[in-house]
Amino acid sequence: MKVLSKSSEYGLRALLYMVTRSGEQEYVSIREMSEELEISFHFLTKILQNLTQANMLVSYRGPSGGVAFNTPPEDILLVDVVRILEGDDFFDKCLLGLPGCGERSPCPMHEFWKGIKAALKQEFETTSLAAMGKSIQLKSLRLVP
Amino acid sequence: MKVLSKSSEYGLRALLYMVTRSGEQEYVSIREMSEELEISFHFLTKILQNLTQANMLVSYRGPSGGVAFNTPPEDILLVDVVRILEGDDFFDKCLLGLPGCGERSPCPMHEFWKGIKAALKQEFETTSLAAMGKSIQLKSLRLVP
DNA sequence: CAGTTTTAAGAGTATTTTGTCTGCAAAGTA
DNA sequence: TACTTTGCAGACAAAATACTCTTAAAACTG
Ligand code: SF4
Ligand code: SF4
Repeated sequence: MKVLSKSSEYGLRALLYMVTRSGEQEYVSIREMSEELEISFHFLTKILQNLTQANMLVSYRGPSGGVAFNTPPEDILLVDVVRILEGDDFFDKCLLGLPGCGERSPCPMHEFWKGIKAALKQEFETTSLAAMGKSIQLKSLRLVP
Repeated sequence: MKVLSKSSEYGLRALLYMVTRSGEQEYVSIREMSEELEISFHFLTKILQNLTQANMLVSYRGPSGGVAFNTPPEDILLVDVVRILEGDDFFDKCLLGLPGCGERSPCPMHEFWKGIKAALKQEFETTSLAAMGKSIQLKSLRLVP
């Protein structure tokens, strides 16, 4: 049951890492994140480049460079992240993989699957990175293997 | 958001097809299914072989051969199918892909994700192939693109 | 300016998933 | 028995995903 691609998993973990350490609004080094989170540096770089090109992050080169949030993490919802990294149709997928699905001639799973998708979407649309970051700090939840 | 692999999608569609046409307990030809459901014949063959080796189906060769249910579809739950085709740890996967997850040191998503997983598991554990097949016949739901 | 640090960009590789092909074995038909 | 129909098995190939490497460009340091 793979819901998120590795890109999304890594991207989310990196963003949450940024939230927890952004007392200052400094740029966070990609190298540092890749080491702390045990993610391949080059792969993480590419993922964060996607987020930068989508204007979720801004980047800065040279010593003490890195990436930073373009908008405050209070305003970034999980759905925004997965929409960028997984595509706009992330929540439109079907359990049985039938194309052109819909209410008119739904497959047997439809009623149940609709509910699950709605719950997932609802959660992603109402949870901000900042809220998750706060949860991390409060309960000392983990982000690293 | 890919929950099921193609193998599971195809396997489930084939099994549901078998349910809907098993007024008689005849063997259903794999070739026929692959054509009706528009699934690659060889690929579907391999998937059904997995189900046969797991004793969910029995097969018979030669003219008018094919596959049939080993136990009545009333007794086959969706969870049985995905456990065979996706592995036993299907419902143990984690949203952020962190290994060794658990209640003791959960990641930020844990509380929410636990609920979604439970709902999905619950549904898969209580829905039989026969029940879904009945739903297909009653509401003339579709199984084919 | 020369040299270092860091992200950007894109080509290249590895692994997994998905799908194809070929030959064989079992069962039926004549 | 010879021949056809079907599933079985495993090698093979294509596509998608995941990851790596190299070169460049921007920013800083002295
Ligand atoms: S009817 Fe529902 S479950 Fe079936 S393919 Fe469409 S969206 Fe998916
Ligand atoms: S704590 Fe929960 S969400 Fe996090 S890795 Fe473990 S099971 Fe997954």
